[in-house]
Amino acid sequence: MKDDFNIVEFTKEFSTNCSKVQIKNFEKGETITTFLVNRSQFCILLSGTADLVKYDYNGNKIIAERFSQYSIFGEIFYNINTNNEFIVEAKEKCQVLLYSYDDINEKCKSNCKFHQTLVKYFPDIIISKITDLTSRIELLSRRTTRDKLLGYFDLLSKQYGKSFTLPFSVTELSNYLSVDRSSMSRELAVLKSEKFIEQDRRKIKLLY
Amino acid sequence: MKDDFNIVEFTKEFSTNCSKVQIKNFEKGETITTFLVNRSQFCILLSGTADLVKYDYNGNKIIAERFSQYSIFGEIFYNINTNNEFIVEAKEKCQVLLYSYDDINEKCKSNCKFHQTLVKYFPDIIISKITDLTSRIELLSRRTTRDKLLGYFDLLSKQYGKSFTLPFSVTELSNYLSVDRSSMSRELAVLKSEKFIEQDRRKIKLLY
DNA sequence: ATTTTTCTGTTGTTTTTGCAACAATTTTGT
DNA sequence: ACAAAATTGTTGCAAAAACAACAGAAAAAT
Repeated sequence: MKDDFNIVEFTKEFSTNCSKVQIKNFEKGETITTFLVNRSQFCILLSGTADLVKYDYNGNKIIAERFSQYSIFGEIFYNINTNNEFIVEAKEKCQVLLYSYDDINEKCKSNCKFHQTLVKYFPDIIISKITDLTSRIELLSRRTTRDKLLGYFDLLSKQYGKSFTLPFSVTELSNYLSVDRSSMSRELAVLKSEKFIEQDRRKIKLLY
Repeated sequence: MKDDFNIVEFTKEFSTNCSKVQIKNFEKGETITTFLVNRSQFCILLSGTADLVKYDYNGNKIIAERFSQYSIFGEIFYNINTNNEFIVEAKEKCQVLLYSYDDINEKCKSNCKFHQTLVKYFPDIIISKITDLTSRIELLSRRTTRDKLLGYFDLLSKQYGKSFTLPFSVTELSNYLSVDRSSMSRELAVLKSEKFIEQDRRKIKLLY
């Protein structure tokens, strides 16, 4: 997201009384929304963390995306079909802005502040989402568990340096990387034995 | 992309004389652009087909994205780092609009038609790109080659029905699904022997 | 038209991953 | 504070995928 993106200005416009916009709170574990039918709704996560999850035929949980502050999500971004139910789960207390639209381009009649602000920041927000998605594709396209792990650690180290705490539990990380938990745990053990990393649960230290 | 998106109107505005916009032609096999440094350029494929490719540490080719008419691409959508060079390759004769910007939001001084049109259609174009990317994530998150193949065939069958020709060669498809070619070929043989599909090179028929 | 190159399908072998089960530890809930 | 539930690390075994090599077919180049 560009530096000149003004989060404060953006969020203070949410105190709109536009009828198509509502702000809701969710507790940890609650379902924020599902992508199953097209409800013409798109959402902005104002605070908290949430995962977009689905389950495959074998019952494996897949974390398709992880949302943090100012992430956007909604059915509009997914090709929905009956075989694929996606669920957005709150991982912690979340505040969510829900925007129901008839036409994403259409301003509401009152031309309220929210819509003006949305239009203004839409490009930045959405480009940020795309870079997230393309990074995720790059990660998932790696063939081995080892490469996925190291690729993910690389992303985190750009932000936090050589030592960091995973934003996922080990189990969740395996769902995010789409690999078996015990296999991933085994690969982590190999990386440790080869002195590539130090790891204790969520604490990671890169030794290269 | 929404029905009311008017491709004709959009493209006829390209005959702009805006200095920041140029249209170039590429022959099959040529490199359209690379993502290595941030050149503040974004591109629209006006005709043809192109792939965004990279090579992993083991020399495996990965097709990260496939672009067709009106796909957009550029460094702005990627977290570029020195380990990851992406190349956009023309798969056939391509016409490409290249737009160099200082600020994606800033209209050029002359407020030319191109920028007006871009601003107008930006939301639709970009939402379309996001649904492509999320579909791709769903595909790559599948754990087995079989599930990836069937998932990809599903996407194609929505568009073309039970019989279709792959937009990829078999080799390219394996790069797109990030699996070994011979393993994929073996899995295709299994699917054939189980009467799930008929296949001869690019020709696929789903029997379910 | 002929040669060269690329693509395709196949198969044996090795490596990696998934699956299942278990004990130990940590977290959560009451 | 205690009990229950979830997470973690580990391992043996089975299944799947990667790797490698090869021959025949198709496509591209000359």
